[in-house]
Amino acid sequence: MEKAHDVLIRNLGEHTGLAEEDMGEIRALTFMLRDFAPNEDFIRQGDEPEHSALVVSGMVARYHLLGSGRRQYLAFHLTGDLPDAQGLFIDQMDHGLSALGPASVAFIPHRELFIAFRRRPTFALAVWRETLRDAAIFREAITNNSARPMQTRMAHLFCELFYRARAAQLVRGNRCRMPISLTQLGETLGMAIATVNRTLADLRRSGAMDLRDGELVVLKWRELQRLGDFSPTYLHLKRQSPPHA
Amino acid sequence: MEKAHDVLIRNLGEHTGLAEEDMGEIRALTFMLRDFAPNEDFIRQGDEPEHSALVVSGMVARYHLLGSGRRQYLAFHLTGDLPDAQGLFIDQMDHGLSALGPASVAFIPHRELFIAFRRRPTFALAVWRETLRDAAIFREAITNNSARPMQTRMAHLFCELFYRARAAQLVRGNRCRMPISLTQLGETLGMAIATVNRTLADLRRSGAMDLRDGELVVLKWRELQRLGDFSPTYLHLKRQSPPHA
DNA sequence: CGCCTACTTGACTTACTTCAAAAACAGTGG
DNA sequence: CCACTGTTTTTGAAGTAAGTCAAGTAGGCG
Repeated sequence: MEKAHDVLIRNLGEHTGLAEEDMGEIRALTFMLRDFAPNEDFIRQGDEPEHSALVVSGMVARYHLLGSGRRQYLAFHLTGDLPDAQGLFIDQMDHGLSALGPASVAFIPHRELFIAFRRRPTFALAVWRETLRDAAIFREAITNNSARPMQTRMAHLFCELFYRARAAQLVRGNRCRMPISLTQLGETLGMAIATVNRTLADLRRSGAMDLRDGELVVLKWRELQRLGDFSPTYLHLKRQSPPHA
Repeated sequence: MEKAHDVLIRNLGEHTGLAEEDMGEIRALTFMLRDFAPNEDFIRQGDEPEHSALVVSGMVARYHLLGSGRRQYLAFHLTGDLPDAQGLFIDQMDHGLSALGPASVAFIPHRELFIAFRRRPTFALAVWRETLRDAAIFREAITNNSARPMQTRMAHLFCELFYRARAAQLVRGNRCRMPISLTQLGETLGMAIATVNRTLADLRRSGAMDLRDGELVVLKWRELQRLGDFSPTYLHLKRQSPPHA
């Protein structure tokens, strides 16, 4: 299946200029495709994976499990993302990965990746950059969850996801798939589920966005961006035109 | 000055086996040493640095500045850390760096690093790993600030800093330098300064630790670790004996 | 000594959590 | 097609932890 390789090339190309040779190297990689049901775990805290995952379709989440049993979501990943690239160099997983909605994920043997890195250092640098962008997103999440009021916090999350979805060409018109429950939203943003619901209701009432049937609809991008104190520089993507009004 | 190069070798050696050739390559790098006063900024949000910083002594902080003017600290760095390694591949800084107490920092030209990477790929991998460990620390901070109650949150931060200080051989007996104000603690943990003070008072009263005169004293490590729900696996350091009782 | 900053403490307020129950919805099997 | 079950969402009411505000103390420095 050619498409799986291309989503990776598209995503890395978002921040790194890839030569034809790099793309060839990527296309030669072995991809083992697997489909997952909503909320199915596929890498657990403590695992020592031998493969890197690539999101081919759907959404994938990374999360911590706490002593108290609470779950904390750390990041969400879209088509083209390598949600556990760090597994290449960090032996033991300090967090787990699961599918959010239904998702299909390609697994690439570390061994093959190392060989490809040796042959095409630019490819290695692209993946390195990818892990650095990841870290920038984590930093923003620290700030979001620590320093912003609830409404801003939630708006910011939706801004980020919508913006990234657009870059991944997953936005049609003004909407994209977003199969996330209120509980999960709470475990992402650090708020109680009742607050999640009320805050979301406020955002809907503002007319800037809606979240319904597992779909995010952005009605007034500029307004949502304002509400979320969102500025996309930290995503370090090639400039793209802002999402309409 | 030989010492500056050695702290980097020591730190990278904490997670990556370096060959003599790697060390030689590191020792050949140009280090421009600069001293900073407490709270002095040395890289700002928006900068496009041409050098990588290495903490030679003292503590260095990374922070976001928000639209509201609020400051959010993201991470603290100790002797041997490369607090802006990501600047090698991400052009524009999405956060700033400042000295916490008095600190001395070595600046290494990106150009030289790239050349060294080319010559000794293991060195590049060591730095890559370093950025990945960084990301693991960010992830933990998301969880800490989002999912843990105030007291646990604060205890966890001190556990992490003490543990890392020990790895960096900055702990003498049961204490290490920690030149951080209550305001900064609040801007790290996402709490109001009054709460910081009261929470810290609770921790002192527990007898597990103290913070005084810019020094962290750990009196009962196991107890502090319990209070902070702290488990050091996410730091991905070589196993070290736990800090005494 | 006096000024400035950092820390401490108290009283008040409020935003968020918790608890509880109802309503909407999705899936299953008759 | 509809009843039955379980899950997710919605709403309300009550309690509380943490924020805000304000004042006072202590420490560091010219």
